[in-house]
Amino acid sequence: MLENFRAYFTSKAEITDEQYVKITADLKTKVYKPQQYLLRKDEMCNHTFFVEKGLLRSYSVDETGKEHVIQFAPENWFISDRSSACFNEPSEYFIDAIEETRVVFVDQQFIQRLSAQSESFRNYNDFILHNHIRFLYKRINMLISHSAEIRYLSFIKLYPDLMLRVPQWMIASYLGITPESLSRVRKDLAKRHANMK
Amino acid sequence: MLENFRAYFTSKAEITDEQYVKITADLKTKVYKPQQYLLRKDEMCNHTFFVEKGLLRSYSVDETGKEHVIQFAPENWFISDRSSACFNEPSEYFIDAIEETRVVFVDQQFIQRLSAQSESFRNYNDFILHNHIRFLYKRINMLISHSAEIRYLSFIKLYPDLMLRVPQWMIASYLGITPESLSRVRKDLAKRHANMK
DNA sequence: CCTGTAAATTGATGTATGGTAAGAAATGAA
DNA sequence: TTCATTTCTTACCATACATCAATTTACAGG
Repeated sequence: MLENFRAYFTSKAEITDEQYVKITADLKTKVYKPQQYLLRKDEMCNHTFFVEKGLLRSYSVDETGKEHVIQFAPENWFISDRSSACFNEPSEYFIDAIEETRVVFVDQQFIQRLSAQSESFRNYNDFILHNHIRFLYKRINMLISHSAEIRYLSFIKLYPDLMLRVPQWMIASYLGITPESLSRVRKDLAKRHANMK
Repeated sequence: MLENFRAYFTSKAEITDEQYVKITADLKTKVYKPQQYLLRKDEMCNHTFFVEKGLLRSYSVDETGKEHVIQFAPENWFISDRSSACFNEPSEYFIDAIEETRVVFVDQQFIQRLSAQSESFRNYNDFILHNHIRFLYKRINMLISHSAEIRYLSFIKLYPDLMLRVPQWMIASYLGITPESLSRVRKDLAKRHANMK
């Protein structure tokens, strides 16, 4: 149980087994069914969710009621609304489960305690955050620089497994286009690919 | 000299003056003229730039040679290509000065040393990174959810001062549209505003 | 198996934004 | 000042993507 989580936090943290048990003693875990909410807009939330197994998403809803997928979180990812978790503001986003998902609730205290104990964990945690930031800039670059088709191709390349686990309309939403447009992009690609032969 | 930097790192870090002097002894500083490069694509870079005074930008260049502004960095902001600085990959972006800018070179070692010395700095640093991530998700949400006009309005609201310091075509680029489109958006807004009276 | 519902596709049409080109306005150097 | 260069604007047309509506396909529950 919680193998991913344990590996995640101990592989780089030089934490002994006893320390691990002690530190994680009061961590909460929960399993969510598909479609079940972890967080809704305007709710408060004071932790980050670590996905031990399964798949979550966060999304916003605009004035016209349309959903926009902000993030997917498969195994070993963190997902959270930082406006709420770090800044005590009511959440701007929804988070729900796409698949049945086992989640670990991680709060900032937990990170701080581990950081105090282990220099290598500190550095690892820093590394993770910088990596996250880097990743987000790449996505922003895609959104401001490239067409729907290129964004789609880059998505497949980066997340081949998500293609199989996520309905197409959610991927469209993540890419910032409508499901109809994604369907047409795929049709065009298929046609061109066929002509290649 | 370096007032912003000092305030930034000591206000929340409970660092004494002696400690500050010691820790920052080997930090490098440099002043860049407008249009001068701090980093070019494919170069390596092993630090983050802290803007003490002035204004920087990072941008990518696509296959057709068009620039896309990834980030603006006015006073008290960090700017970097993390792919290069944290992951030893050649840079994907360019960074240059918009105004004459005084920069402090901060490397990961510096952060690690301060983190080791001060718990409150650790937490502050963490806070900064989470805030950065939160900010990037907001921008992504804007890009996938809202029209050019709404993105522009939200930009003015968030960065009223940048409006005055940055040429319009760079703002267009940051918003993911062409300068011509931004010009039209502004015209429409002005016309509608006039009709209101 | 049938049946109802959500997802995906497709076509017709609309709209926002892009591209090009020209001129006006601003900026900067001589 | 004048000239040169960049930025901004405007007009006209092109295109990518959105919207709406109608099927088709996939799929879960009885």
